[in-house]
Amino acid sequence: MIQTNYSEAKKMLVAVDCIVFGFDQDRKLKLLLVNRDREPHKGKWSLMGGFVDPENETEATANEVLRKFTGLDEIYMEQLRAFTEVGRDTDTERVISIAYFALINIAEHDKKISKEFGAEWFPVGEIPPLIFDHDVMVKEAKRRLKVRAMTKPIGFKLLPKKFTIPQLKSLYDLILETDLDKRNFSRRILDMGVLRKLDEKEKHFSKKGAFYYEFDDDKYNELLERGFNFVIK
Amino acid sequence: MIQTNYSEAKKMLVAVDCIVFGFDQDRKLKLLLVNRDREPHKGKWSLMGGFVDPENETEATANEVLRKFTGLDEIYMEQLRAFTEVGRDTDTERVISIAYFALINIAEHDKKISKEFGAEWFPVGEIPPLIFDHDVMVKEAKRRLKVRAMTKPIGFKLLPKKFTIPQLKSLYDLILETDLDKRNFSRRILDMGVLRKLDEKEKHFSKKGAFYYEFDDDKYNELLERGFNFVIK
DNA sequence: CCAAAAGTGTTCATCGTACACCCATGT
DNA sequence: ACATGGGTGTACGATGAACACTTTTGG
Repeated sequence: MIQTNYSEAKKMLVAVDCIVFGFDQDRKLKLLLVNRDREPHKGKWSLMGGFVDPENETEATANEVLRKFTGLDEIYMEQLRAFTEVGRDTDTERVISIAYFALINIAEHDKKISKEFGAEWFPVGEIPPLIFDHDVMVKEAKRRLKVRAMTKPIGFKLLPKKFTIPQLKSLYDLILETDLDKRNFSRRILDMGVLRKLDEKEKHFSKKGAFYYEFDDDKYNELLERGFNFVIK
Repeated sequence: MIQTNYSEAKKMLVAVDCIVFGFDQDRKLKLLLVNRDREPHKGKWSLMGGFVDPENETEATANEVLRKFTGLDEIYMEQLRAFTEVGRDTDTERVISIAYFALINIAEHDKKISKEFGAEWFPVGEIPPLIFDHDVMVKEAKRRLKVRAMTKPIGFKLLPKKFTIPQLKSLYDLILETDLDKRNFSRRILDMGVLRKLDEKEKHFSKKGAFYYEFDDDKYNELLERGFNFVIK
């Protein structure tokens, strides 16, 4: 029988967990994990998370979690979904978790990541076993990232303000798990007209150097209003 | 400060709400709402929902809610997301709600819908104001339905086993809020090879009558394995 | 016989895809 | 000088979009 009565309904714990993606200087797509400093599963790898206080917003809680482990504010974040299975957490407590997936730009912020909490970047292909249902969360987050990257310009959230086309292509290859044709890729992205070319070149990764570009938010929003759709595949 | 301690974390109420879509004999896309029989907001329209007991799965709870109001089991359902805003429910209690969106086939099951609970179908264009944040849920569910309908054959969940092409096109027009070209539409869908044509005709809606078709799950799954993608736009 | 909905093909433009060579430079 | 990654153009096939007339039959 369904309970619809406030006074008779029973409460439970609510947590948030954050699936944090980053993109390297070495052009690797990575996931940020923490080494648990408490039981249960002390010493194992896990997503970063924490309990939601009834007085706080879940988004605010997720943001706090991110700040605690990365020192960063204003990170791109969206809710994945609620993970609710009975017994997904400890055996003794019912804990539902609301998973958020977040994109951060390692290049500009790497320094800030709090080593003190055992946070560490893992290439998405080399993720260790995680506690609870965190592997499911990661799997779903990877799928979501793929879908989003194909239809919204969120790839740029993972890149520094200035980036090169080859860098962007590597990122898309990793997210989409393909190997796009570089000629077709750069034509498509440049033809959209949402990138601004700079005079400056990136000279660390290659000898010839590659031109820097910036994402042009104003142009993008202008195009959006005219019914433009960002699509990469 | 983030709470990571089980014994110090505070609990809250967790509910489910169901956004139920149906498709009429009259080719109208509809939403199933209930008239609240209790405070707060007694007498107003709302999604159907209920509290989750810590011992029950949220999916099971959502299924029970659906059974209670429709008499139906085995309904297509997927989680939309968690709605968590502080104050989204009553002022006094923190209640987070996990929203599920469900597709049911009115044609075959209409009789079963429990009138006794005040459940009623509303055309998606004529939805009354809803309590709490239920309108947001509906809005997001409509968007989700659109996305899903474009890329997965879930439209068929809304139709009886036997349906006609014009019926299917009406459904897609309503979901996608377009007016597709009927020649292009039927070619696209028939060329996929996932519909089985029957000898029988539907004779109520038009004088000429339209041939019935059935969705061929086996064929669809076979195609899926060969890398086929269902796409309608 | 007429109104209302079903059914059916072709053409054209666009877009996606495949593909290979030269360039710049640090070592 | 050579190795490494950056940059660029073309041709072809596939796909999507536009478009109008005939058929059936209940009333």
